[in-house]
This record gives sequence, C-alpha cells and structure tokens, in this order.
Amino acid sequence: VGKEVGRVAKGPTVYDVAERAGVSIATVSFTFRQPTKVRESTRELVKAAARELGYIPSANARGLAGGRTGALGLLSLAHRPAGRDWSSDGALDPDDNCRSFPLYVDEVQRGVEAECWRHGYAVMVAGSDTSNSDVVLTDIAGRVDGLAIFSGTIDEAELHRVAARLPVVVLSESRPDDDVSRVSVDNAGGMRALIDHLVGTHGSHDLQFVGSVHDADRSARFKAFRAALRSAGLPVPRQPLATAADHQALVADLVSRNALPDALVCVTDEVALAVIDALQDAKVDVPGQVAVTGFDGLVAGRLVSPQLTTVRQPMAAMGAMVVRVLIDRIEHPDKPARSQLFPVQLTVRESCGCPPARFR
Amino acid sequence: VGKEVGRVAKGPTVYDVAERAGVSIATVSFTFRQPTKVRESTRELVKAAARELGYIPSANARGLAGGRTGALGLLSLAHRPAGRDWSSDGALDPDDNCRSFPLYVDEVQRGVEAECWRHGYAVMVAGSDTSNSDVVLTDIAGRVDGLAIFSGTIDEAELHRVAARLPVVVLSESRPDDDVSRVSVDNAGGMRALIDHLVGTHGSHDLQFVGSVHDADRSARFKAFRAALRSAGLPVPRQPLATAADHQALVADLVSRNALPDALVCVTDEVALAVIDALQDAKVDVPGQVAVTGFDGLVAGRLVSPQLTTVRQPMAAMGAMVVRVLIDRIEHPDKPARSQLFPVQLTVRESCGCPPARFR
DNA sequence: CTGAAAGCGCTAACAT
DNA sequence: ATGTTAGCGCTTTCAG
Repeated sequence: VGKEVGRVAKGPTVYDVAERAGVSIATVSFTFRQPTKVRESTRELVKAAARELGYIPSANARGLAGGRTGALGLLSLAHRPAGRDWSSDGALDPDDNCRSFPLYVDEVQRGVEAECWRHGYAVMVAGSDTSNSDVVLTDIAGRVDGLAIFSGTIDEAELHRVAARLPVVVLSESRPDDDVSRVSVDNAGGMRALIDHLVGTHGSHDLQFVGSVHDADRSARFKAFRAALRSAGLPVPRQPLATAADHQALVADLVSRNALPDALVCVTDEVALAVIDALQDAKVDVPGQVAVTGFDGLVAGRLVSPQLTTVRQPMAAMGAMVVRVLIDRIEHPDKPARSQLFPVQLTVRESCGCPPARFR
Repeated sequence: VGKEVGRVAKGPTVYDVAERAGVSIATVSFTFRQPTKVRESTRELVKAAARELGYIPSANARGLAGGRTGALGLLSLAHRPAGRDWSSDGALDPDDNCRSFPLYVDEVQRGVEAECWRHGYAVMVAGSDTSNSDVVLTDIAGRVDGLAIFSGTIDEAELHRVAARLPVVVLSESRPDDDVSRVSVDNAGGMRALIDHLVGTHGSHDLQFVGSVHDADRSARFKAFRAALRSAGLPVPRQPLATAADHQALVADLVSRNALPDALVCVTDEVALAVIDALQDAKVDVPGQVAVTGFDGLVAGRLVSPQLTTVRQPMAAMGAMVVRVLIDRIEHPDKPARSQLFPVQLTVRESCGCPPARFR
C-alpha cells in the first residue's frame, strides 16, 4: 500500500495504442476523428486497446497538427475591488454581502461558458490585471481559436495585433474598427430611460453623474446623461463627480459643502453600491435626502437596503452572443467583423425613491 | 476599405522571427523562456522583430515540446436546473431571482480561477452533462496539467483512469482512495449544528430530510442528520423524502395526508428553495407551519422571503485550495494524495423561525 | 480500409 | 552566447 501512490505516468500515445491493437497510428487517429473511415471491427479493437491502456489523446499534439485547438478564450479581470484573500483558512465573512461576486464580468462569463459547451468548445479563462495584461493576452491568444475580451482590459494597439491573428470579440460599444467585432448594449437608451424616470416621476432637477468614464460604454452613459438633462431643460454637469474611487471623500465633500444634489447617477452598480455605503456612513438618508442609481443589474443591487434602482444588461445573453460571433468568424474567416447591440431594461427599485417591490 | 476585413493570417512562427532578427530559432525561444541565456542586445532585437511581426507563440507547440501545458482544468456542471436558454434575444426576466447563478459550483470556480491566476496558470473550464461526461472528461484531461472535478460528475472508474495520468482533485468527502486528492467540508459537523439549533432553539421534534443522497457529501449529511436525531432521542426517519426532484408532489402529498413535519431539513439550498416555493404555492406558511433549512450558503438563500437558514461552505476558499493541492502534486509527483477538510458555518436566518437579521 | 511518412511550432540538449 | 538538431503526439495526404 502507498507504494505507487502519487505516481503520475507519462501516458500512452497513439503508438502504444496502435501497437496494442496491432494497427498503425493512422488507424488509431482515424478511429477517433473520422470513425467512418475505419471498419467497425477494427474500430472496436482500437477502442478496446485505448481503454485498456487508459489512453488520453493530447490536445496539444492535436492542436499543433490540426491547426486549431477547439477552445475559445475569455480574457477577464483578475483584480476584484472587494476581493478577499482565499489563500488562508476557509473563514467566512460573518455577513458576506456578495459585493465582489458575481459582477458584470462573471455573469457574462457564465453565458460564454454555457454557449461554448453547447457548441463543443472548451473555454479557457485568463485573468488580466492591467499591469500584466499584454503578457496574459499573448499567452491566452496562443492557446485558443478565438478570443473574447472585456473592454478596458487592454489597449487598442495590442488588441489589433491580436485581432490580426485570430477572431476577437470585444465587449464594448462599437467603434469604427474594421477587424474587431463588438457586443454591447444600448447604453444611451438605458440612461435616457433612467433620467426620464428620475426627472419625470421623482421631479429631480439637480442631478450629478458619479464615476470615471474611461471606456466607451461609460462615456456613452455620461454622454447620454448630459443629453437627457439638456433636453429636459435642466442644468448639465460638465464633468462626472469622483473620477477616482474614493467615494467616502466624495460624500464628505458634498456634505460639508452642503452641496448634495437630488440624485447621484452612478456609472455602474458597483459605484452606486459604494456611494450608498458612504452616504449611509455619513448619516445621509437614501433615497430620502438623495436618490442613487446604478447601471448593470448586479445581484448585489437587490441585497442592499435600499434596493438599487438600475438599468439591467442581459449579461448572460451577451456572453452567449460573443461566442456565436466568434464561432461564426472562425468558420467563415472572410466575413466582415460584426457588431451586436442588446437592449437594456430600466429596473426601478427603492434607491430612486420608489416604494419597495415585492418578490420572492 | 473592407478589402482585408476579417482575414485571419496564419501567423508568424519562431522561424519568421528568427529570420527577421537574423538569429536562430533557439535564440528566439530562449529570449522568451530563458532570457538570461541571451545577451541583452540580442534579446531586444528578437523582441522587436517579434513585435513587428505580431508574433504569438503557439501554446500547443510549446506544450507538446515541453510536456506541460501551463493550464489547469475544471470539470463543472453544464446543466443548470433553472437554466434559461440564452440563444434567443436578450430578454430579461422581469424579476430575475438568481436561482440558477451563482450556485455552489460557480462560487468554487471563482476560487479556482483566482488562485490559478495568482500562480500563472490559465484555467480551462469544461461543462459535463452526465450524458457526455466521459467524452468531456477525456477531452479536458488531454489539455491540462491537473484537473479539478466536482463530485457526482463522473463515475469512479473513469476518475481513476484519469487520475493515473495526471493529478486530479475531487471536490467531495474523502474516501479510501490512494491516487485522488479530495477537498471537502465538515458535512457532519454542519448538520449537527443545524439540528441542534432546530431542536434546541425551536423545539422541533418531528424532522424530515429532503433530497436525494446520491453522492458522498449528501449521504454524509443524511447520516449526520440521523445521528443527531438519534442522540436527541427523537424519531429517526429511515429514508429521505422526495429523492426525485418533484417538490410540488412532495408538498401536495404531505399536505393531503396532513403529515407536515415540524421541519424539513433539505440536503442543499437549491432543494430548500424549491421546497419553500412549493410550500408557499400550497399556502403553507414558512416558517410558521414548517421550518425549512438548506445547506451550502448560496446567494439566492438571502434573496428569498423568508431568508434561508443554512450551513455555509467556504466555497471560494475550497476552490483555491483545490488549485494549491493540484499545483503541489504537479510539482511533487511523488507526494501521496492529500485531502483537505474545511469547516462550515451555521447561518441562522428566517426560514427556521428565527427573526429576520439585519444587514446591508 | 489501412499503412507510411511528412510535417505542425516549439523546447532543450548538445555543439560550436 | 548562439546555432543545430532531435523529437513532443497527432493529423492527414498519398500509396497500396
């Protein structure tokens, strides 16, 4: 007992299987890849030999020889804002509030995975950290047949370098690109609906936008925010508040200057959640003294009190679409890049001042 | 315009880079894998050439030549109970209640991913569907250096066949295995604490267990359930109720026979949530007429009313541990298989009859 | 229907 | 410090 424990063999190859079955390696390969080209009896022979030997085909060798890997990649975000360190014991938060999972990227990832599996692709997920993004990008790009990338993960130059080598789909508002497909949502429409609600239903007239607008989607939201205010005849902020992530400071400043607006329209749910925290720490009533809204539709938005009014994105559906576009481009390399736009849904809950909804 | 749109080049190789830089392919390889073996000036030369050419190393070729892929695999579950079909438009549930995400496997997966990235491994995720589990298993096993598998996904024979070829860690209660490492939680301890609470605090004396016990963890829970009742001097059910998944029928039966127990102890949160639904559909008050408890600590348990009393597992930490064990076995193939047990945490909320907790 | 043989792109001895 | 070369395991013509 325990003698061979932990031993990991090198593993049998096609040669071993071929020898055992008394056939050539080509026949072994055909048995698995093009079964019709092999007589049934031979096929069974080979399969039996493979089973007895515990044969597991090397995907690397197959990929190298065949020119494709059969896997799709997703470049996600490694760094999570409220992330904890799992390397220690399994201690649980006494009151885990799922602020860091699932986020936008996780919900999209789920859609990507489901759709890949439906199509028989494996999914390779890599996490980039802005610091090492190009290394990670290159690494994963070398492993897959097509790659999905979140907006803001990497810079445009890198993006195009990779897109020249394999199909790439970016999750962001479309831009005048020729070689990159994009999947995104109607940021402008969602923002418009949100502002209409705030202004029309709650009579807000002093609204501010919170959060940095460093990528296409975010700036589209800010732009739509301004446009909506303009057409409502309300004052239009030139800049978003708190481009940095220090929401405590933002709130402290607003309170001390007695400059709290009617509504704080946040660029994402994550920002909104943090802002609500800061507000409540400062004893400001939400939505009594100030309405706060988000954008995305994270699960966490329903776990807080007040529940977050937001604009929901069909994240899983977007992930699935990304995969379909990718596969389409893999199978038809000559087709032009294709971009898809999804609708969003204004979801009114408590943080704008509406009464609590019921659900179970 | 549009002329070369969508064209995917074959991609430059080490040969192209070597030629461009005026060096040999070995130098190119060394530049990336063992930089110290190449003079700085040469290195820069090679890097420049690579950049200009848009060189992306083939992970397949590297893996084949090097004998390792640099990726870890996770065999997850493809089929989701309340899963929807994302292939259509992006229509959102009017009242999405996250019953199908994130589940246990998703939270563990998150831990796996985070830890892999920390260690520079890519993660390959495959989804198995019991129907095709061995195909998927073999496929992913051929792609990675180590594999994490959820309990109940595949049968033991397959498991050992794969474990003979590469390090495998299974997320389940440990068993008398020699070549497979396991990571799991103290199912018995958690169940005991739960029953103690139900009996001690709420005075339950007629408890039933709900859900199938088809894997080691589940049956450990049932076993502990029985043991706890026994030592409390209460009647001990011989079998779980509703091994099948038809909770409507279970409730209908219980109600019609007027045989509702004090408490329904469910094998998982998923089952508990479904049972609560069925109970409420039948106008049975939870926890008024019957207490219901779960096991796992899913997010969804906090979104329902009444909030679910459950036993939480440190899922992300378990995922991280799986990766550490895997890497350890990859680096030290001679070490024996290692199993880890994590503590759980009784989390009392409303569905057992306790007053609502506050959190934000 | 089956076998022989030529790579796929890269790594790592071994030479120089 | 750099070049030569022999595979890694498999797919896939091309012959037989």
